[in-house]
Amino acid sequence: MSTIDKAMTVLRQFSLERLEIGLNDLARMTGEDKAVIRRILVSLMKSGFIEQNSENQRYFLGSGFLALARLREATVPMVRATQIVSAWLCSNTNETVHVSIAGQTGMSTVAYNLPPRGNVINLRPADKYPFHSSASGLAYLSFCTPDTRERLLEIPRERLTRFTVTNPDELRMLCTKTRAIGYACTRNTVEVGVASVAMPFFLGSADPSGTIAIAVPDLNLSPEHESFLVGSLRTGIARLESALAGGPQTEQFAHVSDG
Amino acid sequence: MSTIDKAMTVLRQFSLERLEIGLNDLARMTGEDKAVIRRILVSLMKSGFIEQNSENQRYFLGSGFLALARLREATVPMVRATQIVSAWLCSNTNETVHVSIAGQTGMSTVAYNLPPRGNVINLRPADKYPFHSSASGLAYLSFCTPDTRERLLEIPRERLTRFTVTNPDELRMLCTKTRAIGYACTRNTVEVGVASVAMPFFLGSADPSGTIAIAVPDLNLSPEHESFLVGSLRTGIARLESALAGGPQTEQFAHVSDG
DNA sequence: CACCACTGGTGCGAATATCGCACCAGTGGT
DNA sequence: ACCACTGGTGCGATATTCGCACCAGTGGTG
Repeated sequence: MSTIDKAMTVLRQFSLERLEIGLNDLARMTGEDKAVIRRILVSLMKSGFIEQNSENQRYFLGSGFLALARLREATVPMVRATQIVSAWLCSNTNETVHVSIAGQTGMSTVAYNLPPRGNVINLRPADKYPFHSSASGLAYLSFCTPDTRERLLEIPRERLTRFTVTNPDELRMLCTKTRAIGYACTRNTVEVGVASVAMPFFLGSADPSGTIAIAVPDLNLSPEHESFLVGSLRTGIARLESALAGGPQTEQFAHVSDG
Repeated sequence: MSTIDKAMTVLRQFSLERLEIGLNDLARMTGEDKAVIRRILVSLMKSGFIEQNSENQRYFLGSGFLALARLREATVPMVRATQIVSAWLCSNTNETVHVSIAGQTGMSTVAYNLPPRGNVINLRPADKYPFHSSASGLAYLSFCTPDTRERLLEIPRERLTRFTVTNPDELRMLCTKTRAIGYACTRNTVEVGVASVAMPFFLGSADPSGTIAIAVPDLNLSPEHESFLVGSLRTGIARLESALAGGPQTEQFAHVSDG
């Protein structure tokens, strides 16, 4: 494992639950020596990717990511494009829409919209949604290459509700079924009472670029509503792909339809 | 120089002008060996911070920054806070407002607003504004610690217009003058016809967290308008500091008023 | 056609930066 | 005073990084 990999592993420790982390904790969480982590942190601080709370000495993510995120957005305007599609899908379906892309440990939000009514599914935009339990994650897991899928199945899986599937073989079968029907559908697997449908979008790579999910209160997801949502999703995916690449991309990838 | 520093130097090569860079170019730009850069790029690709264009093999910034930028924003909601203040300042002054933070090589945009009229000063939000020529940069350079200032004066300085000051001694004098009047004012130093006033804001550190600048067409900047803008800036700074830290921060730093 | 000047990418011995222990200083609780 | 923590550091041993030399492919030029 290279030192850069270690540095990236350090960055990956930060989450909504742990926005600032102490040196010893960071060493424990990564399994590295304190001195190693310390040297990495010093380097990352020099570049503005890590900052240190002067009161409690703990470390947190720095402002360096803001400028690079802007530059990334100037390279591939994914946030902008997905926001437009997300807003359209939300107003069209009157449900919560969530566009996310795959990270190392789960799906992370790019854009989202909540419909203007009372009983909505909320989401935390800086959170990570796991591959095995969320509809976004399952859509990604189902339509990525077999190599990627096996790699992602190595990640430890938490059982979030009594409906969450964690067994790897069961998950592989679930992926096969998902590919067969062309979209992912989960009920109560992240949180009881929440159902979601999701589909992947592609952009010049064998693995999906990301996914669009629509989340609804479980009781509202009748078969008719489900097929309506899936139809809207298909249109949204097509719009997004043509906005990002100048045309639909999904068809060209053979592995999405194999067993 | 550690390998992480080298990796960060690689990331720093990307800019609005160079969104994609080839391996050899990257090696030349950083002064490192091709093989070194290649190994760094492979590591960064594994973590999603760099992606490779499959058509021309060139490298560009990856989507990994989006999630970390969101997490950073969850830690310190600077974009959100500055956007609010920026919008307020813009509607109050009816001029272009630009909030930026210091990076390694210049000031980078956090938030900005253009007033709703024809003759406005535009700006490129993913661009970097140099320390010596922009009002934002000069404000930062003037109100940071002497150590930081000397470090920033090491950066090569481009002469953007015939009014741009590049001589280090002249710049030090300009900083002294700027501290004396309490705000930075530049005319035609980035682009002929553009004048700006800027002030720093602080947030728990000896160096400023960032700056707020107001840019106006040079001809419009009468002494009266300038003092009006500076007054608005002061209010904006106070609002921003109390939003971010729960109270004004500027006063506690002694070095901002020394010679 | 060979030749040239590029490009991205790689294997391997030599060099050196990284590792990881042991240690320090400070803090809060018992 | 002791303990169990915290963040931080110096230094010899070691494993990783370096950087050359090289490969394959491409596009332009006589």
